[in-house]
Amino acid sequence: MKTATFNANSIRTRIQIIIDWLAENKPDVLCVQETKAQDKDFPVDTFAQTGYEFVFKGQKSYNGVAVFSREKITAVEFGLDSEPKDEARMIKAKTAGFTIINTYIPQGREIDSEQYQYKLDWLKRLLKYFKNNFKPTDKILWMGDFNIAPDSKDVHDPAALAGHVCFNPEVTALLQKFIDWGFVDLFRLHDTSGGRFTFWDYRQPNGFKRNLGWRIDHIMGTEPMAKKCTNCWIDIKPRMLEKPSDHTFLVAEFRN
DNA sequence: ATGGTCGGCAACCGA
Repeated sequence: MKTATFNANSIRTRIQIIIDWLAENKPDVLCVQETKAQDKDFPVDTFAQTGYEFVFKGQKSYNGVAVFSREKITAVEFGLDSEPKDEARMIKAKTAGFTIINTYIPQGREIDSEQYQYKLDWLKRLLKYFKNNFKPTDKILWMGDFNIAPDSKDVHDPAALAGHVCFNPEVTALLQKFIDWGFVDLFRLHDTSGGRFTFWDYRQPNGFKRNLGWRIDHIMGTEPMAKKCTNCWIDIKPRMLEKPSDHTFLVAEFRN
């Protein structure tokens, strides 16, 4: 069983990347964030040809999430179970024998902004959601764009980036609370070296070539999923140079 | 050097 996550930054612009990647890698489940398409504009017909089941929730211009699965997708809920729900930032569903939570966590803009406070609140509400609705012994995969680099190993210049909305003691401590509850960082489980990134800001000139990256996309599994996880890796290859997109695919594989 | 690049969507906002 193979799962993956990808921040598309417009699913309509990256549609060929996603179609090709599904065909080449045949994951059982793919979670996508930042689809940036209203539901009426989601490319339903094109994706129907892949044979995958899929569910999605978008809004105008920003955010938007989608889940693709080779198996039936059931028990679908959009957004948090508290207000504001933020439907276009989260999908909960059951498929392939486990619960999937796909999140696009708010980026936060600047430390002294309302948007950063919203990010912190959102994370606290999500933690409460897990505690209220699940047990650490449940089979859960929580994946997506977290907009949090967990450790100094996970940013290209920890000294310069310390205090960034995606890398500071406050957000990393919040992420740790999810780990304390029962989630395992499946990439870190299989690769303890640093300098492995999932995102390169394309506002930085030649950011990918200079490897000015961040590890902010994650696949978190509860213990039953972590035990079965045989590998977790970032799929970079030459794809990033041929078909630019600022995030790459993060993949995890599981024994049955 | 306070810019630089994308994407949505039609003037700027968000990353």
